[in-house]
Parts: sequence; structure tokens; C-alpha cells
Amino acid sequence: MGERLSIGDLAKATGTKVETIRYYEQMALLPKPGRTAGNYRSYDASHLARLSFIRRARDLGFSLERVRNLLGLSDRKDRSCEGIDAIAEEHLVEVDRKIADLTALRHELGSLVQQCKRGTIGECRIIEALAPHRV
Amino acid sequence: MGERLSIGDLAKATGTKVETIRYYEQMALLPKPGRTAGNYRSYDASHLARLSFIRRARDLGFSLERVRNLLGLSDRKDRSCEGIDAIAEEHLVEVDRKIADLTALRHELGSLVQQCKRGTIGECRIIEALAPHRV
DNA sequence: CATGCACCCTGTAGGAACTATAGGGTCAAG
DNA sequence: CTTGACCCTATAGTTCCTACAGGGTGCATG
Repeated sequence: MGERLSIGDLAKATGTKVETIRYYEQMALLPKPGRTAGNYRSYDASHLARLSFIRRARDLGFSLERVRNLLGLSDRKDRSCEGIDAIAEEHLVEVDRKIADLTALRHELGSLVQQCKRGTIGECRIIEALAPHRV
Repeated sequence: MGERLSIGDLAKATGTKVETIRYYEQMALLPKPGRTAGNYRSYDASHLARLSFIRRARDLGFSLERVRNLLGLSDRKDRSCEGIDAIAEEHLVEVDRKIADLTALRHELGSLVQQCKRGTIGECRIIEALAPHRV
């Protein structure tokens, strides 16, 4: 418990570049950490969890603004439940759409691999997996 | 059939900025379309499908390079099946990881909404949904 | 104790993927 | 025949990193 991490440790643990961590601090997505006697940044487990969240949310295609917003759901100090509820529901819609798209893509990639395994290189429908939304 | 679309039509149909479409053309992600007498770009259904794919793949957090690679699975003219298979499997791994992360996030958002509906604003575990990978 | 070497610091500049603006042409409607 | 919505090229700006440049820290090792 109470383990302290250097910026390099944090970078390694999350697959982030050291510069990116400093960038997030500048953008106030990560709280300013404590400093050692030698002026090195000193992090703890909560920083690790938060950075992991940011990185993986970014990897899922959420903008930093959206990530900030999602983190806000957690950071709320005295926000009303209606506000939180509305924001969360909004995110839910986007998340569900992304899951549906990824599932369709997954299906096409899988069938491509299957075709290859059977030696039958039929038509590739990968583009159709993410076809325009019906309007 | 054989319907022709202006760049504005394409933009509207896919939720893309007109400038972004021209940018993709420059990056050779979209093939150069035909031109009208007045030098306007003229697209067809295949452009629409391809652009839709690009936009939605981008929204899912794939880099343009990765999208180019995915499109390559479809564009292959004379590529070997082993090559295709390897690339597709690699993408499959990433897609599955994204689906797992989104599902975890979806779960936490859902429980947040449920808590609000019941008036019990317990602890928010949204950050934990995308916790660091065990190493 | 000095001297590497790996790591950290604060800048600032560069790159990827758009996005906006300037300055101008096209075209259907009135 | 002009007005407004659209298109054209070219270029500069924004977001989100990423890569130096120039220098300090800290620990092992001769």
C-alpha cells in the first residue's frame, strides 16, 4: 500500500509516453502529482487508475473533451443526479453504437479468416460491415 | 441506380465535413472521383460505402494507417491468403479488446443510471471499468 | 569521491488528422 | 442577370500528441 510511482513507472504500466502524461497534466486531466526532493513527479495508485481510464477511453475513440466529461461523472462533488443521469445516458447511446459497429466488424474479420482457412477467397464484405446508417 | 452524388451530398450522408473528404482524397484513402463539366467532384455508391467505413472505423479509435490497412483487406487485387489472414487476425485481437473495454464501460454507465433512478447515489466505479491491465 | 548511465525536469518544435478561412468559380431560381 | 447555395484550390490554424534540446538527479561502480 501507499506505493509511489515515478512518471516512467506510470508510463510503462499504461503504455503511455512520458511526454503524454505531462501533456495530460497540463490539460488538467491528471491532477498535479506531488514532487520528490529532487523535483521528480511522484504518483500513486489513483493516478494510475485515472491514466489507464484516459488512455483506454481515447483508444475507444472518445475525444479528450468526452473523456473529461466521463471523468466528471466520477469526480462530481455535489452535482445533481439528474445531470449525471442525462450525461451517462448520452454516453450509453454512443457506447452501444460503438459496440454494434465493432461487433459487425468483428464478424466480417472472422468470416475473412474462415474463408482463408478453407482456401475459398470469396468476396470481402468488410466495407459493408460499417455501411452508411439508414436515414 | 447509378446515382451521382456531390461532395456535399456525401458529407451529409456520412456526417463528414466537406474538407475532410477532400483531405481523404489527398491521402489516397478515397479514390479520385470523376468531375462534372464545371469541375465539381462526382461520387457514386461505392464512394459512399467506403467513406462510411473510414469514418466509423476512425470513430472506433483506429488510426488512418490502420484504416488504410483494413481497406487493404478489401482492395487486395492479388495478395496472398496467408498475408490477409495474418492481418485480419491481428485486427481481430484489437477489435475484441475494444469490445471488452466498451462492454465494461457500458456496464458501469448502466449501473450509474440505475443508481440515479433509485435515488441512491452510491460510489461511481466508472474509472475502475477501464482499470490497468494485469501484468 | 568522481563519473557514468538511466532517468527526470522545462521548454519548444514537429507530426497526424482534421478544420477553418481566403479568394474565387458554378449553377439553378427568381 | 443577379443572388444564394454550393463548389474549387491553397494555406493557415487546432487538437492531441511526440520528439528534441539543454540541463538536473540519483545510484552504482571503479
